[in-house]
Amino acid sequence: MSPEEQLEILKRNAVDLVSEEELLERLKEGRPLNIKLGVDPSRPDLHLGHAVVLRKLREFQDLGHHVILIIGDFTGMIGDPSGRNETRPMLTEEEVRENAKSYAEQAFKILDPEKTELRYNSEWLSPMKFADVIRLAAKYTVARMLERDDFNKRFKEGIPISIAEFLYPLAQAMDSVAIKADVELGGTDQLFNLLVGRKIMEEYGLKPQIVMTMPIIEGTDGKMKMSKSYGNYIAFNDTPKDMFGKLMSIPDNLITKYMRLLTDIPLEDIERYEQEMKERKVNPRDVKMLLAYEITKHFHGEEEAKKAKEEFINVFSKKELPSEMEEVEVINGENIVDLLVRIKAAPSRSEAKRLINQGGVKLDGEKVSDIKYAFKLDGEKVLRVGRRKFYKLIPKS
RNA sequence: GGUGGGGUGCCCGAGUUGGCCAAAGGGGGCGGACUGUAAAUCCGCUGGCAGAAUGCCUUCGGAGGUUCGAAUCCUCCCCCCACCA
Repeated sequence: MSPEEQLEILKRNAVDLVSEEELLERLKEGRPLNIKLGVDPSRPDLHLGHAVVLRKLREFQDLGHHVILIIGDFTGMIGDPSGRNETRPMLTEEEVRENAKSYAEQAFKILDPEKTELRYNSEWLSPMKFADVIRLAAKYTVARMLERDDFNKRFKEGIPISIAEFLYPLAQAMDSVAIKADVELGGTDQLFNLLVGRKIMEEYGLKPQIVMTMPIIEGTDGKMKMSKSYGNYIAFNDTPKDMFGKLMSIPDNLITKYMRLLTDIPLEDIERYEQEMKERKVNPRDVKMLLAYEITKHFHGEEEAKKAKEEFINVFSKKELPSEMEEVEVINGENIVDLLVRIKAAPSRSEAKRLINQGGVKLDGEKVSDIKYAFKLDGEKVLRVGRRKFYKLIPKS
């Protein structure tokens, strides 16, 4: 494929590309380029937010390029004071290896293992002496650091920023130096860090890497970016049922964005759906079903995706019971509140009572409205708690 | 090093003439109604325990103290921020 054609494919969906000319030039060299992605080993649960970037990497691979995943074990083992509230836990070497392995396993659901290399950044960061660090730090200024949006904001608002945090972008830049990255990818929130890499590479006499950022996708709540800490994520490892269900719970206005960034559905089709939804020719629910199906299929295969879809339609559209329910043994005479807490359908007795009072607890379709209700089962019954939790109750003799 | 301002429930954020504060408001979460779905919208709930009426227990950075009674006052300690040096 010609460099120009490659560029066309690669720049699709990208938000920033610094710079297009440089990328084209590099593609013209005709060699496999080193494509870098930094990986945080403290969060080995991959979710659809990661998938956006990984899919772009896959495109590079399919065009013959070489992907290098940098496991940030060095920074991980020190503990990352960055971000906001929670300090990330310090990891042992063992944990890091394990997490990295788990990360790779998940990432290979998208990436081609043959064209992927794993590197640990402790390899080059550990041997650095304090003097080396100071020399590195001398190459960047505080003013430039404060250009980073979140630093700037925190500085203005009086939220603490530790010196260590200034060092992290520099450490990340050293990764680029070490592997002589041609291109580094990241989410748009990484733009600043990636650009630091360019500058530092130049300082070390290398050609600056090309920087490409991908959109950040919103999580299932439709507001905040998808992230484990917001609890609005859809994980690679979610069960097909969960994955499908969570995808169905995204707000309608996110449907086509997800399609563009997370599926191979042709662009023309996506645009057509967009149009049809706008003209109300088609029910957004059905388009969303297609989306949920496509993504679930990618991660779990056709078979499972079909099952998940049927299950969803049964339970939520037809209001039937799910095919699989947790089974719970009940002794006759057990109080409903006790049971809810015992099976962890409610975190506390107060919460259980609240659920009952609000009409959220049903036994074989009948609302249970009495807190003092005691079971007297003569056979299996289905207990529904809220909208999503189902239990099969089995009388215990 | 000096001066001043802060640390509140899952998060943000009111509240400091001591009681009416389990603590306003928003977000999130949960439940209900409705629906085209676990979308949107509307209503309600949201520390724990106990319960049909406002009872008890544990919460407002930490440890003590004053008081019939403290998120609110005092002492010491920890942490953050700003300005000056």
